[in-house]
Amino acid sequence: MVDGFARFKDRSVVAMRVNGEVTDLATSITDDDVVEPVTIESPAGLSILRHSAAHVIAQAVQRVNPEAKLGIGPPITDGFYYDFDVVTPFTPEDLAAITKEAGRIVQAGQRFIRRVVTEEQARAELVSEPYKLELIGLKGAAATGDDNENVEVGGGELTIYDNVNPATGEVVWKDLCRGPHLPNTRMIGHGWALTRSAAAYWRGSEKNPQLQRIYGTAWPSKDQLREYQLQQEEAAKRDHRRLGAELDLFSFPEEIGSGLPVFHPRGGVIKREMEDYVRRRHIEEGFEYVSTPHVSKATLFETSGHLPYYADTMFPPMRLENSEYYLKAMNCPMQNLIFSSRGRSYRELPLRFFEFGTVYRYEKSGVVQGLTRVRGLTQDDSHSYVTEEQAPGEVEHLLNFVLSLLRDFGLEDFYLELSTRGSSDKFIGTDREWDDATTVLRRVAEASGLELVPDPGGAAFYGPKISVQARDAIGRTWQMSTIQYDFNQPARFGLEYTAADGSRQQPVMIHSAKFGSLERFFGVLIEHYAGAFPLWLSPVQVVGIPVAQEYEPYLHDIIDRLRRSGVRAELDTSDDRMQKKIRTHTKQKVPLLLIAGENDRAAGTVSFRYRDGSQENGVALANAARRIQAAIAGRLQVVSRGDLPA
RNA sequence: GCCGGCUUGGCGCAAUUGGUAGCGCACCGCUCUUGUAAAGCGGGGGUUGCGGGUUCGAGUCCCGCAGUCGGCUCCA
Repeated sequence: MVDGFARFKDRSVVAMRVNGEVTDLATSITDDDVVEPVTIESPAGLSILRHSAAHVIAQAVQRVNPEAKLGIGPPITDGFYYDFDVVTPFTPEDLAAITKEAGRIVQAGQRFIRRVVTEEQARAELVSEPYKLELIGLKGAAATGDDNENVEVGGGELTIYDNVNPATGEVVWKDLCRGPHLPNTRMIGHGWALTRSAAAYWRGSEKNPQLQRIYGTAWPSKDQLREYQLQQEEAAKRDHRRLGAELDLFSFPEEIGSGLPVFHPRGGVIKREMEDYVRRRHIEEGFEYVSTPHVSKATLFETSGHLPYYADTMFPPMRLENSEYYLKAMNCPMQNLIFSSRGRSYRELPLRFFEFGTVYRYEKSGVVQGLTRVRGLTQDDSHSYVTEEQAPGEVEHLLNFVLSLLRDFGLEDFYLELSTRGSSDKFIGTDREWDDATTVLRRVAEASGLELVPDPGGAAFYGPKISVQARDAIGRTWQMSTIQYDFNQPARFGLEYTAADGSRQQPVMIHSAKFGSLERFFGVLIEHYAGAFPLWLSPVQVVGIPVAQEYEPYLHDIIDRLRRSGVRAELDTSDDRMQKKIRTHTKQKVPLLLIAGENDRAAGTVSFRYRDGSQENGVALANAARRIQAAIAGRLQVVSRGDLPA
């Protein structure tokens, strides 16, 4: 009998897979076992590292505050957390003290020792840990806990991990835990840090008490930690809320209300370019542009079925003239009324309506965030009315359209999510309808060749959906477009068309939002481009900078010519010096600076300065204008010399 | 909605144990300004988010509200 320490001499091996199961290196193995190493750099190894770091933090917390009761402490993406029941929430000073204490524990090189216990033993040892006792109780009951809880009590048996002082053999701390763990705490090294603290509901339910959660990050090396921290800083620099203020794009006036943005002229330019382009593409794809009001009588949303489910996320109703009116939280009921405004023939199908519909949703005060979670938003919302036979083709058409549109805005990397019916009773319709609709969506999603992630229970109440998730320039994913298959609303609204045989048939309705919300997509684009938009979206595309005042008239001519051809071009006639003007407009991320002095005037040329500081001197005027216009029309990103085709 | 942090001129920040608000950028004015990221001088601008309280005295302490940030819950 040997163990993993004997089998693997490589110190980057922190655990092993025995017959497929990840275990501690201390586990005994036989020649019959299939044993593979788990290195600290592997996904499983990183999880073990992070989970072990969580244990160290918990131990440190209880050293600093022996009254703290333990919740759970699982690994998460890039790090870990641990929940504690403490009388007063953690302060920054507390976190500093905990960090210091945890550093000592890491340095001490405590060993993690696994020990199988009976339920009685576990209850006796953890008598002062009420949350752990609750988890032990749950283990007896049906396994309903989520994955994070399984970190504590998953698997076939109850185990406790002892942290042992390697010098004395004394058990200094212990925790109910499934494991596995690093061989010792020293392997956590210098690649960890606490990142923040926040409250979290016990077992994720707002009916339960709130615990105080400490988040941390942990990496195999100090360099990887630093790299992670730099990446976080980069993300912070791209934050659309910050860039929105710096670039004068939008604001959230307190006087209007939380989550209700106003777009300034520069943000307005971008929003209008987005809308114009998206409207044009929809029309090219066979959609008809429609428009619907912002409020309606309550009965409309009773008909659609929304009200019973979503009344608490709609703004409260206004009562007037014996009717209740709601601000709309969705557009589909109104578009249905356009469909049913007259008799429809099968010859008209697929019938596709599209609008920029502004909807209002009463998001809870704690969730409103920048442009990504607002209370008033504009959906690029479309509804296709089709026969059942046409539905697969229409879904495919919509998916291809959505993807091509996102690509036009510079997003290239996608995966799909298929949200299906869950077990709750909020989902209306028969099993067969759900199965049929889900099958249609799944087939199209699979045929796309994109990665497909299941999302059980994530569907809207009226039908399943495909959502498109896009990765941005720094690898974060955002939910963008949705395509929803709806067999319920056509029935509720009594929609029908006359078929070829003269019979009345019910159409299938397919909801689709390409950007989800224009506001959110705007926010995503800001972060994706870090505020340096492609030429066609840039609020100011060209700024003319004279080397000295004398050259203003010369530059004015070309700027004026560009302007007349539709280019957003300005001439900087302020009394700043040239260098200052370059700085000002570079910080505003203007893609093209046109500079001219005596040399250029004498030669009838201008000089380009690009966003990255590179230059291109002596460009003939006619050439400059032609190239700029072509780059705008081609929706090119222009950052450096060479990005603007000759 | 819940927990915690934060809120000082347009923006970013400062103000010793509570002693009566400053700085940089931006803005305005004047002078200057010929080649690729900040010319010089001067000026205006804040009842310190709002309401209440403690105090001789509150930007600093207490309470409530709003906004915002980080999470949790939620997200048609």
